[in-house]
Amino acid sequence: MTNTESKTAPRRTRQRAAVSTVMATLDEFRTAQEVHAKLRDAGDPIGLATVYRTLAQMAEAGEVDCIRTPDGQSAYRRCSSGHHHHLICRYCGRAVEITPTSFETWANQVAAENGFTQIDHELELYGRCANCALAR
Amino acid sequence: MTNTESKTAPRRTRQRAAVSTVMATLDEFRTAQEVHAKLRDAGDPIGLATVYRTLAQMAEAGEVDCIRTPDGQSAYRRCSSGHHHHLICRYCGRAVEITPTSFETWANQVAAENGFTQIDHELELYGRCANCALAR
DNA sequence: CTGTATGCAAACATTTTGCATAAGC
DNA sequence: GCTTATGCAAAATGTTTGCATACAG
Repeated sequence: MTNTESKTAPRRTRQRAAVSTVMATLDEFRTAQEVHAKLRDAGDPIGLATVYRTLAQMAEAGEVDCIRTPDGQSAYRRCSSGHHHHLICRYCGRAVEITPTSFETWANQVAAENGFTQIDHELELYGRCANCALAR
Repeated sequence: MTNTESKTAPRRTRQRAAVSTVMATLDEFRTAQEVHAKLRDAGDPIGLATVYRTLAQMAEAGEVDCIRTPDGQSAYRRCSSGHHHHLICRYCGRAVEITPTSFETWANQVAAENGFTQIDHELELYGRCANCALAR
């Protein structure tokens, strides 16, 4: 109360820890449903809604990345570090993490030219990966 | 049975023409729902399902590109268009149109490094415009 | 006339939300 | 004990599908 800006750290619960652990061990993007199934299989009872809520919060907190699979599901993967973007294959959905170096520079320059500050951006690249190029 | 590979051209219907026309005039990605609303507003009665079906077919035929929006909707845009991007003020919503020149180069280079072809991108810049910087 | 495209509504799949209960702090 | 997190199920979304009808070829 009183303070609109106060942010309390999420409570340490078994479920949250479980999701964190699973995400920490995964290198690939996984949907909320897959994470949920994995936890259930591991004998870790958890509600689907809780997985959704937890993953959304982790994404908000920048602990995991969130993309959309070609068939419209949300997929999450732990963040390697800092701010980055993805190069996504529109055929198989494979995503490559890319580090925007020159891009950040370009963005800031364009912003400055237009008198903008506090720049943030949303960027995704879509294309056809080498594998899918062969398949066709 | 005849030919498994035979593909009949879709019939010329008012609805299909309408969707085609709308897509031809748009430079930005639009969701099926937006396209549907736009047609309805233009006094062109069409069913939502038809819009979905038509856009899916157009995407299949390579007439439009399909991506997923961050909130999970399918968005379509006609292929290869001289599109542009926006620099959007998150306070007042003012949008400045920007032309990605060096950015395109950068994107293509990154893509090539990762073995990707047929590159397309989704980019929006958000910030605080000069006006809103003063106001605060 | 024959068969495909449409419209509507119901079916679907995924994600979100309301509310009572359990648990952290 | 006061509050937040959880679980369940219902609701909300966005999309697809079944089927009768309209219409292009």
